[in-house]
Amino acid sequence: MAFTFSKAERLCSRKQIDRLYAEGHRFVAFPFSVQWMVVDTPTSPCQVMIVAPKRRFKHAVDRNHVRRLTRECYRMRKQHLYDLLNEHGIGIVLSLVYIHNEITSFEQMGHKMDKLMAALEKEILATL
RNA sequence: GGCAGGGACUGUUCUAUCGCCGUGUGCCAUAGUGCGCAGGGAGGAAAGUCCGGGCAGCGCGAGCCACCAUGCUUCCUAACGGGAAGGGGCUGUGAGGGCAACCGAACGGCUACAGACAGCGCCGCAGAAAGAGAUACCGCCCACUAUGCUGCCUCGGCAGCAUAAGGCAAGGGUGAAAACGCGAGGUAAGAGCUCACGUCGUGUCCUGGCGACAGGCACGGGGGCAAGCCUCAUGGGCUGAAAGACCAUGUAUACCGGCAAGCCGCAAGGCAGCAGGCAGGCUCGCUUGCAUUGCCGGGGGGUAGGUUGAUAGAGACCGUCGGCGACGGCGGUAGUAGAUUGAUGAUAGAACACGACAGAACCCGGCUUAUAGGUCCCUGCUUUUU
RNA sequence: GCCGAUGUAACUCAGUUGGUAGAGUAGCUGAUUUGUAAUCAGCCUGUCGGGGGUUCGAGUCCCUUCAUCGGCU
Repeated sequence: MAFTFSKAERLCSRKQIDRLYAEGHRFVAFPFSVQWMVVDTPTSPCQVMIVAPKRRFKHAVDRNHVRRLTRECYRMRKQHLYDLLNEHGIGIVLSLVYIHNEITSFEQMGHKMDKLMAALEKEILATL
């Protein structure tokens, strides 16, 4: 059981980001807009990027807060997704865009993240 | 004591667990985005990007025009449109002086405050007139010229009243502003027409002050607006770290460098043309180079990376000396965030005032704006006590 | 991070040298029509994004602030 969140688990390549937004599968699990796609040469089972739009949160402090909350929720719940991906021997890239206009609490976001993970795993299994 | 406003300082703390980014160090191992250990990790505004610099690139330097900015003085500063001290102006209370106009001690507040005697322009409506020593609506005056009436009367004049031409700008009226204000003289009535005082401006003048300026003396007659054009003085080249430098991978052709080819001369060199030429235009000087082709050499563009720029600085704190102060000199102390899709978080517990405004991205100095609570100071109002 | 532009009526926009803020669309009332649309006549709507300053007077000039939009790898 690893709760780490190292550089390899984050999506940094500009090229991959452009490809993800051009070709990735997209669905909404409120308060997030999720976009994901399967990649050939993964550095990690899943590379994720978290987005807090400037349009919805004017202050940098609020954007940082939303991003950190999201990251913590994802970090505590990612293991089940990793097991699934390793089982099928694939890797994905993933983008989480926060599309709510208000900041939610850590507890509420945890519930939302559970639902998001369930929906994501269901979609992955459906495409296989 | 309470309330409101303003200014200065401060800007939650501790423990555990799971994570993130650098630094040092040890182990495995000769590799790695590995595992340990130690220690560090957002602000007073990190913000707005409004100014000033450092730094880097663009062949260089000088000058003129254009453009932009600033604008009382002296000082501080690397520099500034910032700051300190001072001067002037406006203004509130207003001792007191003066017939009045007005001046004005003392205590406050505000102040982008060069030039309106270089020139141009504007001043709607209203008003006669908005800047030409112009003009006259109501009004004032009959001294001079003329006429009418009445009275006196030596029958030619005199006096009174009114009017025309004419004189005047005191008063009224308009307006934000009306051609200096006020008192006296003067006059037919009046007017800086004359005088005193006041106000404003000017001066190769005198005194004091580094200076802005103040106080005298002499002269003048004058509306306001320069955050309208403008004049004067001073300063400014432009572009910004997404600037720029380097490395590895890697290969078609752009690109760059060297050599050869205008004229004169044995040569040194000179002449002519073209181009680059502080990024708005022009001039001068210096400097570099030559269209095209051939040969030789280098390695650019594009793609995706890494290193650097890049964190020790006009720095902070303490003491002391100088200065009214901004600030400066000397001595000492501790030790410093550095990411690059972008690190400081989450959970649980404890304390209290129950945590405001708010998150570094090359670095500094200011300004402006936001700010809960706490401490101190100032101002106003109110209440209680003496 | 850097640079630039724009805020005026419910909407889209004008507003030269500072001098009573306008146009079109929309809305409302009336006329016309059996009724509606179209047409005609009339009416309504502004803290000129906010605050301060210059001026007798500011949408316009100056300072500051807020919001929105765009460009640069």
